[in-house]
Amino acid sequence: MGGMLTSKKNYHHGNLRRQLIETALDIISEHGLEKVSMRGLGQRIGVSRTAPYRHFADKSALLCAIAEEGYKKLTRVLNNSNTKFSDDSVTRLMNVGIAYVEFAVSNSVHYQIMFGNEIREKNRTPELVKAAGTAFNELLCAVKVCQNEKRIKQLNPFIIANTLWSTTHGISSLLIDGQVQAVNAFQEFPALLHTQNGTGNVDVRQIFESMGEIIFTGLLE
Amino acid sequence: MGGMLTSKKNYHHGNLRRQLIETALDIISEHGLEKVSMRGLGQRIGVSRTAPYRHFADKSALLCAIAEEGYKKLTRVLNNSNTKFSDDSVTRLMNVGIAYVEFAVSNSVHYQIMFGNEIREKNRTPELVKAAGTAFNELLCAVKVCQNEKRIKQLNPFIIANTLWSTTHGISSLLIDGQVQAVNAFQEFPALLHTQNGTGNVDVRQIFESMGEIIFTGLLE
DNA sequence: CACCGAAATTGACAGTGTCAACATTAAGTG
DNA sequence: CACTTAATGTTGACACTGTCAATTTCGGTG
Repeated sequence: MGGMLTSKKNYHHGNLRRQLIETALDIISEHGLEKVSMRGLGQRIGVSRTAPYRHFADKSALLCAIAEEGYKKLTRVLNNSNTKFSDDSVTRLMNVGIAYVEFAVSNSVHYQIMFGNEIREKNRTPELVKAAGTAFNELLCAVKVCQNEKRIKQLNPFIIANTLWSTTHGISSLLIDGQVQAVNAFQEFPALLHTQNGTGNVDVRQIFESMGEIIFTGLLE
Repeated sequence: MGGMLTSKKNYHHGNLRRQLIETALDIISEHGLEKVSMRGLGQRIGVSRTAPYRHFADKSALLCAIAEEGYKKLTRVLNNSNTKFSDDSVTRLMNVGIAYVEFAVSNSVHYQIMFGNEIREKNRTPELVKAAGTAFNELLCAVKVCQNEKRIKQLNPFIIANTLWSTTHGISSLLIDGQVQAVNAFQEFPALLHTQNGTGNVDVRQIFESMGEIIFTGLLE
């Protein structure tokens, strides 16, 4: 009793950086990203308005840290689904895509920061750039393995990976729509999602299978 | 001489709404979206700080108006390339995709607002929602015509259209990267773009053709 | 114990969105 | 033409925000 954990009025917070990130995430999921402010964070945590600046150079750096965290988790998720569950390289590639979408949906707050345009290109921290590259590399590797086994076309693997990323990003935006305001500004799709199967729930499987069919076997009849 | 056009100190500006939109676009391409402010706009135009509020309920409404303008132009562009240049429905569908990307690249300032997440779902004006729906419908029609002619698979046309939209959006983000900070936060691709063909220029055609091949004939060998 | 550097604080400045109250004017009505 | 009215522009105010500079506090090291 009376140790660090229960002492209430330490001048030094001891864990502020961590709590800043988590409080920011809370505020985003409660009131939206636009309500996050450095001063507000300090106030809510019970620390002075400029204390956050001891841990993040500016607001952009805070968001970078959150995005970085997201990419690291995404890397783990993708790697996990790429190395387990199947010996077939094409199946693994599909699993990577599914894992990506699952990550986006169940980490929509992180996702919104990772792919929103609050963090400008120039402001990206080196750590963030590296973390994003590592995540992308996971997808790229899955593609290259398929190519080495001659299972998919021998096109530029970067372009293939980016095409796959674009569609998985698209479906992700679709599914999170309403939480994160989606990249997809068109309205027909969400409406479809909510009416198609008559239950009020999204028929995710149909979307998955249809998009997968297009990507793997082509749109042409 | 001395008419309306040369009078300098009219109390009524006469065309403020229009000039607000255009000045905002200027500021975005000069200094970035985050530098746009209601007060700053008034100041730069030479009008009081709150004058803009006579024309837009809030900042979000201004951005909605810009996005709406973008969708209307996009609709014209897509419709134009869907009704001309070919009698073959699949060719026309491809042309729509190409036109989309061309629009995105040559209207990157509008594009950034149309698909950025500054405008939150809840704040969308009805006019914007309608304009976005009309644009999407252009793509949807092109898909349905192909399906009626049994040229492409009979999957849910909404899902097909969205898959196509996702890839075109992906390639667009890629190409504008550096101007608009891209949805694609991964770094490998831009690097590739600048080195691949050895000239320092982007080999857009290779990307186009490869992505088209994947979409139309599938990824599988 | 004195000292140092990290962490936290207070004060300040310029900028923002937005509201309410007021001023000016173009436009339409008698 | 005079007179109302709605639209448009202005000024003042409030509560915020990011960010800096100068200052204080405190945990650990010599």
